[in-house]
Amino acid sequence: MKYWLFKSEPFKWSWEMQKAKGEEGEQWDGIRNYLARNNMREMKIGDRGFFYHSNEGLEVVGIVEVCAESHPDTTTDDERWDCVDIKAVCDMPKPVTLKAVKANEKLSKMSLVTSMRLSVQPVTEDEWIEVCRMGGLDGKTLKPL
DNA sequence: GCCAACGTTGGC
DNA sequence: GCCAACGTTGGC
Repeated sequence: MKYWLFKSEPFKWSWEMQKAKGEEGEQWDGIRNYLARNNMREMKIGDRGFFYHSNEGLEVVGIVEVCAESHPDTTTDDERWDCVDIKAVCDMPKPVTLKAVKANEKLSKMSLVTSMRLSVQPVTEDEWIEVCRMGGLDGKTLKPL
């Protein structure tokens, strides 16, 4: 299983809106960046990701799961752009702020720090476990600590 | 609201 | 295929 991070501006698409979609999930559309798209093309059903609020909040607020692999983005006729569907899995008991991530030596190589503007990022297993721990979750079972 | 970082576009 | 101009993102 691989791990990812999805960024969204809460006033465009918030964690609350994502959760309201429930099991059905929602396509992660609107991505117009090749690197981000390529990351999505690598995703498999069951991969997990962080849901991060940018601009407002600046924190990881929840855990999502990929529920449909890469397919054409229905919001554009441009065939270059694909996207996956994701569904909400659970809240982060304690949201993990960008500040906290930056302050953590173990996360100094995380894309969130090094590639700040990339909207869909890969996360290593070590980073996944560490961020979950900071947020009060067991990264393997996703049960509260 | 500002501005730095960085991705994309388009002329050559 | 290079690179300057431009647009967008996102932290502050």
